[in-house]
Amino acid sequence: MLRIAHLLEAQLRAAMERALPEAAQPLDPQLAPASKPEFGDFQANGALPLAKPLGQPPRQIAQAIVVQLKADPSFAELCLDPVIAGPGFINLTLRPERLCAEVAARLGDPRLGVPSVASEDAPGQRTAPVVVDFSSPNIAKEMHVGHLRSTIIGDCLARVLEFRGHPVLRLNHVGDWGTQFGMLITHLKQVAPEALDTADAVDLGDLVAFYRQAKARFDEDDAFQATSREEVVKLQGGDPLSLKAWGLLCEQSRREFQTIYDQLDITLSERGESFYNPTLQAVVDDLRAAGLLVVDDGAGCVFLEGVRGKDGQPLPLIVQKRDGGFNYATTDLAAIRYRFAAPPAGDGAGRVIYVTDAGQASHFAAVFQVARRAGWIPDGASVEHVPFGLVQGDDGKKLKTRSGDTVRLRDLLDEAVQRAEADLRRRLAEEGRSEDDAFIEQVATTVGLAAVKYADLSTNRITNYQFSFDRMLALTGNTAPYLLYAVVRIAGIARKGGDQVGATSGALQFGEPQEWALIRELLKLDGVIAEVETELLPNRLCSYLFELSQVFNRFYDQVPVLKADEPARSSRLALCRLTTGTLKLGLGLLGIPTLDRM
RNA sequence: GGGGCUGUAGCUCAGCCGGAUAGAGCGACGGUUUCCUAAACCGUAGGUCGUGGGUUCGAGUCCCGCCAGCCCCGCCA
Repeated sequence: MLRIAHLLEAQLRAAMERALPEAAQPLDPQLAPASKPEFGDFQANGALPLAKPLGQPPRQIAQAIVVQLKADPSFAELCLDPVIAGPGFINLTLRPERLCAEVAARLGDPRLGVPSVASEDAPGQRTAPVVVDFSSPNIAKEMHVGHLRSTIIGDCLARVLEFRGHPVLRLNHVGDWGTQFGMLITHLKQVAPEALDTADAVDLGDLVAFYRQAKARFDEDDAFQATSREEVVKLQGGDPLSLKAWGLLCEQSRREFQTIYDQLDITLSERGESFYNPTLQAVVDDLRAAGLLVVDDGAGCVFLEGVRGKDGQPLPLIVQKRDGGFNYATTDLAAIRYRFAAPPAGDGAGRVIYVTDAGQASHFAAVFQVARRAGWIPDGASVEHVPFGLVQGDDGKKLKTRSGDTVRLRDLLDEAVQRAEADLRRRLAEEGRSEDDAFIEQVATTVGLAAVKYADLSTNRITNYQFSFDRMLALTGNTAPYLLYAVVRIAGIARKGGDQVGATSGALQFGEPQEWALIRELLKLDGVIAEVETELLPNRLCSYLFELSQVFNRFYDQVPVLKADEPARSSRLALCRLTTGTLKLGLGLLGIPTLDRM
């Protein structure tokens, strides 16, 4: 429907120019989707703001525009007669045959009418890659609920961008470098030296415990702190023993992370902080050469523009610590520099997206500002922080286990699947159905993981997100099970209707309002995807899929498909096919696979 | 102290470039099954959009003040 909207907008603008030659340019028709179904498909609000400058009543202006519109034969081909409503809105309704033609076109299009950038503006020309930086757990720690949102949201955004045809670099900026390793290695040397030269000498759970101990010592023991800092310097300087220990720890964590990514069907390229180590000094040197670096109290700083502290002094971004070491700001700057730099010395990215919690907003704002002033962000390129809120429990506080620990991601996912299985078994017993264990496991896994992903993606990411197994696994409402069930219903029709569902029928013919409602919903897909691509808000896609499921369920409930006579039967089957295609595509972009039965 | 985010129905949340009478879902209440999976559908009730100003033909949306909650603010990420 985007293509039609663009056509209409051009027609409207031309009509306005003809109707109102005395009006100031440029004229904006203010074309928008109709706010209610009874208003048609689109509304143009452009007459309203012209009332005052032109000194005419807005309805009169609208009338003049409508006269010109109706004189345009290409408009008349597209729409029924426009209707002026309210204070001066122009309501537009597409001709049914145009809607049918759109449906027919999509039935034969594997992309369902969503264009790919590869075929859009510059055919043949390679578009610059988009970097999506997400997940980013820390080595020697387990993935916990804090990584959930970044991982799920980042994967979804990457999928949408990939589907739109962008080359996407899914980068896992793991915490595999820096002070924490100094602490951990120093501590292990004293309490479990075998962990530093033997693979898997201690398991990850122990490593996590050691990490906690190391952190505690670091915070209160000055001598330990000093040794740890020396250890970091040795590591960053390439000391073989330190490097070996570091490699073992990383490998062990990596395998642990991978089981979670496999479970969630998430692809990531690991490129941790350590990758940028060789370029950190150059980053600082470049900043110095650019005249941005100021040594203050022994630390290398870049003072920020527009950010002031208590006493009105500019706040610094510290890029080199007093002891000569580098910190996360240095690494983040090195990453930006590399990602935008031309290949082979960089990624040549045109857009870089950071999916991290909202608490890091000021950090990224500072880093982006410094990178910009250093000239590392090319003209036309964009760097965006995609923030998200905290995961909270039912009590509205940060999600914790009953004993007050952070929730491990694997435990959380397992519990979702277990609850889905228990619910399924209960339902099967109630309905007297019997299914084998393989089916039950398959359904429970799909439903459980889908519920976790969908619950996260379906709320606006900026606000905090209240985690609730009961709500996300509910069979009704805006949940994954509700959407999956719509797909299952269509699969049921396909089973009963044989290969009819797959066949493209002849002329499509529709008459029922439920059919038209479904068609209008189906045709919104391309616009929704375009919106997610620019706004980076997966919940827009979720809302769309939920509304589509609702409209479909109404259709399913009120309009017979298999029992209908031709040509209604074939036309309705075609709608079912397009609906299931749209739902599967949309859910797929959320990282959610579908089922034929549940 | 400075900065950021949030505040919309009992609960969880949408609300796009400022547009028509502010929307869903859950929960509550009432209905629907000879029929493609009722994990569904239909209906009713429920609102001072935190608050006070301002801009505008028009404000949940933009600007300013205030209140509340959360988060960040020199060598952790």
